[in-house]
Amino acid sequence: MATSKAIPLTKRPLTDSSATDLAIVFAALADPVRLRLFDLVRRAGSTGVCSCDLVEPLERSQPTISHHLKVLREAGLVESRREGTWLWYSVVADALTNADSFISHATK
Amino acid sequence: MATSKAIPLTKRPLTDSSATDLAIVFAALADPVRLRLFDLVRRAGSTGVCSCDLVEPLERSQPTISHHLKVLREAGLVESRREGTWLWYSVVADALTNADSFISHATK
DNA sequence: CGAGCACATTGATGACTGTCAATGTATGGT
DNA sequence: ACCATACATTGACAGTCATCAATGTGCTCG
Repeated sequence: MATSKAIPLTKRPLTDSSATDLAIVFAALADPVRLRLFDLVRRAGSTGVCSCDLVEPLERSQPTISHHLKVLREAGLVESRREGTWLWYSVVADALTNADSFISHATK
Repeated sequence: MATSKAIPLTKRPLTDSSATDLAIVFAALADPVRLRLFDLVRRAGSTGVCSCDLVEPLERSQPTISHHLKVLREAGLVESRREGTWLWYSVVADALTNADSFISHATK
């Protein structure tokens, strides 16, 4: 079980360290292709989606899609599971918890 | 009154155009300095905060802070109001609405 | 007008990013 | 063993970014 990285936004201003963690998540979402990628993966639910089915709808080369999936994976937003030759991607459950609390705090 | 740019996330996958709009907001949040900047401005409420008070706590030069505030402004996240020699920054009310609905959709 | 303060702009630099063609790796079927 | 398929990695290139020193602009008050 990983140590909690929950970011307390209530009392104190954002620390540099918390801001750096958050920025990694937002940076992962700061590209149109990755946003659509994440959206497609999310829509696939717990079953996930084969990455071979993500190349065509996004009109990018296979290495480019592979690169973006790696960024999303390293930001902790998606995870992959092997199924023979294929890789199935699905969203990580609590990936956006910190981002959500930061943003909804601003939305009130 | 500006045209609604609300992004429908319920039925269809993200369009390229919606994703591009969203990515601009997330890109503005994809830097630790800007996150802390936005956080400080948000904490100042409707009164806002003088940008002269944002340089020291973030330990960056004045041009750098000015640059980041410009990025936040152009992304529609904050706005500024003159008060003599000073500029007072405050958050734009519905700035994060689309980002919020995208993220909380993922968080469910 | 002239000095001083708040903030913006410019220019430069090193680092990072999105993209693809080419190539590499792993898995499965024949 | 061989080949085809799915995916990753490498290398290259053009573009963008964060940062600061130097300079410019606009405001206020004597």
